[in-house]
Amino acid sequence: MEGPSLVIATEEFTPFYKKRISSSVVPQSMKSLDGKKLLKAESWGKHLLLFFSNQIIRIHFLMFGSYRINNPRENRIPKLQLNYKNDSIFFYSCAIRVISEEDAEAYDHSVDLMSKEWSHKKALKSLRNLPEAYVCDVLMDQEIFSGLGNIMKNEILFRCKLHPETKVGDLSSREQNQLVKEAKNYAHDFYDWKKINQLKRHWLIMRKKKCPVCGRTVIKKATGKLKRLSHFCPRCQKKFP
DNA sequence: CGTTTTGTTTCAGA
DNA sequence: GTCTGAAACAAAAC
Repeated sequence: MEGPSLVIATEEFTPFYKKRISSSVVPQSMKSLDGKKLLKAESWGKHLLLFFSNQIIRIHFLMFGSYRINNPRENRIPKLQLNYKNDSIFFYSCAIRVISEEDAEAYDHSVDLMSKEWSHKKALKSLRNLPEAYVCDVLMDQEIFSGLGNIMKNEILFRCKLHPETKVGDLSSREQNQLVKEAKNYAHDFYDWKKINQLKRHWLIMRKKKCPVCGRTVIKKATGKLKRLSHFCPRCQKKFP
């Protein structure tokens, strides 16, 4: 689950703020939530923070995690379940960790693509310090572009007409600038499309057979140090230099 | 129906 | 110290 989806999650939880949790199922690392309340939900990149009246937890959905409201998955045991008077929230296959208030306050929201504190300048500065890194790797760096995942990576590189294995140092300052700009733009487009359930239909290169611009066969290759799969057009996203 | 994949942490070994 | 690869986790979509 990528950053924008977590922002949507926090929005879906706001109706439950300050309501009494009648019963709960929690992992062993957590205190019981019976009779407690969710005070607020926040996100930082791919981290979902839930502030309860007796503890703060961090949820990471990894690749396969999910949550449901009033619609449990059949034959699946939730890691976390919150039962309200008339509603229930379920969390599946996610990593849950209890964190301290200091931990929660230590998040730097200026690197979170979805935050209003997002700093274009700071990201640009980080890029300039990594001239030897591949663009496909820096985009996935959660300390620079927190919330950015593999789908966003591929779509952003296509928009910027960049080959995934281009080195950051080989980009002009205009190209570096555009990369940072599109990272933020795409995150917000992702959010808008996901909200109306039209994310996939807006993919231009991700899991496509042909390039929508020139019709060439899309290349699928595990790229960079991270070896995550990249989808790219060999003509429109030519290797540089 | 077998493979792939919206991801990260941990640990052994180089 | 620092890097790399593999394992572990886990399940829907293709």
